[in-house]
Amino acid sequence: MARPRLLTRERIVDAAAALVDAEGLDAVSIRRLAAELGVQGPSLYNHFATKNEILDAVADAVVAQVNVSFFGTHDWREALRLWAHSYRAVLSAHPNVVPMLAHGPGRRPAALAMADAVYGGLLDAGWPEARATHIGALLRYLVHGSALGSFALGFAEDPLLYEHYPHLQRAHLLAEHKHSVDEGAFTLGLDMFIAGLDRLFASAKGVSA
Amino acid sequence: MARPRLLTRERIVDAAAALVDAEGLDAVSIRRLAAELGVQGPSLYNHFATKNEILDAVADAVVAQVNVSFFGTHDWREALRLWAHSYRAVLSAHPNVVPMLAHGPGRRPAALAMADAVYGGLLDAGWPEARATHIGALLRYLVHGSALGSFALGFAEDPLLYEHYPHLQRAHLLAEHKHSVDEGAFTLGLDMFIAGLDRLFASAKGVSA
DNA sequence: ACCTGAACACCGTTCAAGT
DNA sequence: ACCTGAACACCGTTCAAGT
Repeated sequence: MARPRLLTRERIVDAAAALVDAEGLDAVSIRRLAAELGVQGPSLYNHFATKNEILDAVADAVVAQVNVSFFGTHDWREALRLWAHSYRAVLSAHPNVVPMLAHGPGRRPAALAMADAVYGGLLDAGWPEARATHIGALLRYLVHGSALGSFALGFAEDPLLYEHYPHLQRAHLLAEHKHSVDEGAFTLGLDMFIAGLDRLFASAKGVSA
Repeated sequence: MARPRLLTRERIVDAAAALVDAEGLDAVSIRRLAAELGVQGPSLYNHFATKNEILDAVADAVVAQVNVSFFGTHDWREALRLWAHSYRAVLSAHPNVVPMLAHGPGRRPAALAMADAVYGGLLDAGWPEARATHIGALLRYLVHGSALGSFALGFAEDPLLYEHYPHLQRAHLLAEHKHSVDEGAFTLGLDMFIAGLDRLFASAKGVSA
């Protein structure tokens, strides 16, 4: 008589994701996660080999939410812009997950599928392999950098902390403008980047024509 | 009769930095660090209140190596470029430290001094406050994003892993070109950003003149 | 003032035992 | 096949005790 199955990989990943979002990466311990699932710690090892595999699955579930469908249907400039905004929106909704993405796609399927779609879209648009690699890397830097830590929130609220820094007298006010600062910096960078690529693309075509 | 003083904050920070560089953040435990210093774990609490304070001091010692002297002596375009390259070079030499910088300068003096120098330099050059904030944030994204994880090393060496991704067939070769990929993407981005800022600056001057 | 040993409440992971 | 309890070798941190 088989007892009811208590755990699945999906239930574990969902609970871990909720814990990471709510309390951060450090809040995830095997025992804590197991308790959240109404189970004992070692039970999780029937479904994942290590704690790290669980966190990897959480990271991949987040990346799977990024929309990469723009490549193929849109001009490469517009596709890059829409993808970058989608990517950043997803990561900004789950900032605690970003540090886990830092070391690349590794073996995570959603991350590999995203890299494939972006790189393929750039090649199809006519970019050479080396440049397409640079563009993908650069946009990853921009998205990860901006999602990893809010620039605005990186300054403490205590004005006294800044009394010896002549130009930072108003830094403690940054937190109030968090959204416009972080969003503004990202959009400024993305716009300038795509404009720069557009010129690079045009000049390469011009030379080769 | 006072015994010889075994520990100083400096000795602790130096040993912690060496451990972070050699084996990563996870290798730093109080007991391990104490053993490296020939002392028992709890002794460290005579010099730092928490392990996190030790790691904060390590992070600030790294940031202190960044050269911010270009602002004031150079044109803002050149100062930004030289500073960004210095910043990236320092972080690339200590990649394991980068995740600790993600949440901003906080209360770390070297990080605050750097923010002050960059922001002040941009204001002196004539940039409005909001734009100067965006530029500082954007360059932090780029430097942190590129130093945080090598894009090239983010792909595994096993070609079999990529067999189902049509455009990633050669991804396993990326590691061989690590330096040129990561450096190339960073330089591409920095050049395009500064060119874009230059045009933005010129057009703002043109309108106001 | 600074270092130590013992102790607290935790970790990730293994494994024999149960069903 | 999957879950459990006990155990292993660790954690960060506290604190009374030593010098």
